[in-house]
Amino acid sequence: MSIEAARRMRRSPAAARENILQAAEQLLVDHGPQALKLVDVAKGAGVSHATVLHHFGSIDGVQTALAEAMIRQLVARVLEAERPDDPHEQLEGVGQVLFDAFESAGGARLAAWLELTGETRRLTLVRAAVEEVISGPMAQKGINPERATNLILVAVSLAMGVGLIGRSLAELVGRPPETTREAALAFLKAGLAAALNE
Amino acid sequence: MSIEAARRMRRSPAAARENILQAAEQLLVDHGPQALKLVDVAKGAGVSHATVLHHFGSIDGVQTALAEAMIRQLVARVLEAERPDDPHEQLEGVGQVLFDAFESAGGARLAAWLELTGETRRLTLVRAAVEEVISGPMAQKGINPERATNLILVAVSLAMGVGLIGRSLAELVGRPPETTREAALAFLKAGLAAALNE
DNA sequence: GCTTCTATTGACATTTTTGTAGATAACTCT
DNA sequence: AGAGTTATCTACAAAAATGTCAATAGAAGC
Repeated sequence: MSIEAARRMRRSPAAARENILQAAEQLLVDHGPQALKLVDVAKGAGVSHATVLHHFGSIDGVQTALAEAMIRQLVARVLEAERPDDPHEQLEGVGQVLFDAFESAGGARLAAWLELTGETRRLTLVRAAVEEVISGPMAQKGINPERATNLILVAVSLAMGVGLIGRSLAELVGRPPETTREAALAFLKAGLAAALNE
Repeated sequence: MSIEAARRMRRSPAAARENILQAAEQLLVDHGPQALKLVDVAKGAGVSHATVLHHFGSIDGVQTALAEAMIRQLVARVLEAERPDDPHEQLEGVGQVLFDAFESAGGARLAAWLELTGETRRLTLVRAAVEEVISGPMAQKGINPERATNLILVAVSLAMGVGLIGRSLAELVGRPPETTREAALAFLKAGLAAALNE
């Protein structure tokens, strides 16, 4: 019998955690928070569930770490893309970036999960990001902080909603899934332009 | 010892189901889908968990019934309020109603839950509602179906986002919780007006 | 009052999920 | 090569969650 037991792999602690978190994220995005079971995460990561516990202590530890990692990703993705200086391009860009962030990689699902679980405390990262945008790009254009904040609140909420239910909503009414996103993007762009030209 | 065992209460099947579903909804709204445990639902309803099973067959049965009931509520609430004939009032109203529906009674949480669980199939009710609005109030104002659909998609998505994370988002950046809702309402109103006057 | 029906329950049984412990093996350093 | 460190595993144990069943007790009809 040449059934050769796959040689056991030993990763660095960081790599092991990373691998496990990726599996967990996959599960969260694909099947929702309910699917975040110890054994399933382990199976997805290709390790035993004891290994998961070794690295995260408990299933809660996994969830906490996952939330933190995803938030970090999300914020980083948004901030990174806050580059262009041409106002028009930027206007276009801010929507794109926001929508991308919340749609791809399950950003909206992350947020929904956090909200549903009531774990909205450790979002200091998000707060910092918002303040960075307000005092950075938007201040440059002479928008007062209050109005800037409002615009951001609306834009983020919209991105959230679109990212979470946009696709299925469109399909529900018999349109291609990207319809919502495109419509929202146009709507947001128009609204922002109007608000800025006042 | 005058500890008198509380007299066992016997409800009609309908009342019993209703009572249990209310407890379940409370749990869902307060602590998220993860908290929808058989025993907790039973405790909230003041009955034994065997009773819950008797009425719903399984925990899945509870979840399914709850989802259906909440969707029914949500759709009814939105459609009911689609009354006023004055365009302006209606414009104001559609936003109000939508936002209310998604914010109060955990409408947004319901939607998020459904989406996260991938149970977006049994939303035929929603589809019907959308079509009713498109062919009713919006057609009266001479908006073509395609554009009407787009507007609805955006409005619903926004309401969803605001209902789900609006409050905590505002608090996160140090504003009163209603800030997001108000800003979004204004934004939506302006956007709709612009779209209609084109 | 008596019977019938069934909502309700406590006690038990099963399955699922999480956590523990000791042994093993992969990698690093000397 | 040899030793030490620890990531990983298997096997077991505990806890949590779901589900079953037979007995009880409200309510309605006779």
